[in-house]
Amino acid sequence: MPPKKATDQLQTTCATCALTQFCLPMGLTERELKDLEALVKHRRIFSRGEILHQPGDFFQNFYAIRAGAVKSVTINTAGNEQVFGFYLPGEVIGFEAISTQKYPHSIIALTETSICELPFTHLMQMSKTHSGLQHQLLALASQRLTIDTCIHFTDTQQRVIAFLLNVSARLNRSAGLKRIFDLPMSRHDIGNHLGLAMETISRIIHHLKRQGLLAVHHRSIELLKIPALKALATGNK
Amino acid sequence: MPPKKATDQLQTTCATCALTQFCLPMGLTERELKDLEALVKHRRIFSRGEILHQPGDFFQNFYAIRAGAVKSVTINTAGNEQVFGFYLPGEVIGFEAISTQKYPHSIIALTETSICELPFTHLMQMSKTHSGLQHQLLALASQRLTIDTCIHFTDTQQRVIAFLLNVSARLNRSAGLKRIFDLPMSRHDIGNHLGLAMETISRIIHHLKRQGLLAVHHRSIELLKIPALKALATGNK
DNA sequence: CGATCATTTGATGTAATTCAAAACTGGTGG
DNA sequence: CCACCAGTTTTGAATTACATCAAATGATCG
Repeated sequence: MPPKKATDQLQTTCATCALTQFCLPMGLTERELKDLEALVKHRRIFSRGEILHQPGDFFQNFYAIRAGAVKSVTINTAGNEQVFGFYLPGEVIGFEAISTQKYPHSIIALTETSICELPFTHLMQMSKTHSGLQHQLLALASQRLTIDTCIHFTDTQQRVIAFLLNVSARLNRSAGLKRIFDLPMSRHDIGNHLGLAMETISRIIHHLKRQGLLAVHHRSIELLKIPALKALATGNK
Repeated sequence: MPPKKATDQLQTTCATCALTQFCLPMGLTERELKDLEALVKHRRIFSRGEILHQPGDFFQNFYAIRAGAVKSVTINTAGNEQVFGFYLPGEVIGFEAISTQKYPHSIIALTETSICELPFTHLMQMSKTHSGLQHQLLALASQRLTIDTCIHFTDTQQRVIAFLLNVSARLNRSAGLKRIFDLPMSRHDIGNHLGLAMETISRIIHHLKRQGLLAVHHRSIELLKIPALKALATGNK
């Protein structure tokens, strides 16, 4: 199967972008939704490895991911990369930058990625009159605060399983876990994000495969025994 | 020196609570600030070990920490505790709960802790007319998203140093690092939060002490060589 | 189709966990 | 006020699990 291009997947997402999609259930009127869509500045496509912005860049826009995936990273003075997190379709980049007015991380495309640019000041202006939008912005920031629970697990295997389940859930949003999916990031990125060596990720996934809990072929994952995986992730050995 | 009680420290904080304090620089008028102060529902004191709320409790209030400290935890089915984070004076609990309408974690007082309850619906209502408040709520959520960078370090020592510097900075807010301070949490909590064993925390801190980088007596810390500590935390060995 | 990058797999060393016990705290009541 | 007790922290020794190094295999892309 050839790799899907971002443009192929757009049909399955909303007409404009993730933000308007998520504003839909917030009870915006037709008119309000049209206002929001009119606010979208650019729709852009980034290729694998391209940089959306750098740390220190002045914060002007949210980036709503329509298709693809990016990683959020910093590079310290010793040249070591730090993977802070990932953004998947439907997720919005930029909340970390509000308090300082500057983006704190580099955002780098992991695959071909399609995004919408949403000017922050316009959104704030608009949310004065559209109270649903005001709540929605806080709700999206709120989601982001609880999205990354796998980090906090002490046990290594738990962390990896929780990460896989996390990505699976985020790729399916409303509808529970996605059983079959492709990991958009490398083992290296996963390891860096979870504080583990790339090889350890590889070995743990292999171990889960041998136990028959999941099928895996490089970056494609099929969750076979979801209840068992959930049990392991929550610490029931 | 006897341990300070929460009530002793209140004089050094704002007249009402952390939220109004942080709204001050946002350009609220006298009138707006009075409205905000009127909105504060309760001021309460919790003793060490008391629970502010449990996971699943219906989200109604933000809790602004005036003095003291709390930890944010969950307990999984196997009975293992997970420390997600800490809230120090000036920080506001509740943003994680906006999207689901329920608090995701237990909040437990680590020392005697004084808080303000701020009803969420009232804040939202008020921010319709006070745009500074609207921005301030997003800015506080934004801060929270970037507050916990120490988690992401791969190297163990880096994680511990970054944690200490993080707490030091948060205890001093605007004015850089606090050189002398007390850790409000146990070694056990630090270890759990950083994904390390309690003994490892103890040993690493001891090691830093022997190197003359800091002075430590149980929970009291004095940072002696801040530039060196910063360099170690950012990966320059 | 060959070059490059990503992943897997194996062998080895080391660093962190675990288990255990001692030292130190803070709090309580005699 | 001092002695005792529970909880916390420190320290030590042994084990285990993870990182590291290295090489081979497998994808991907020009």
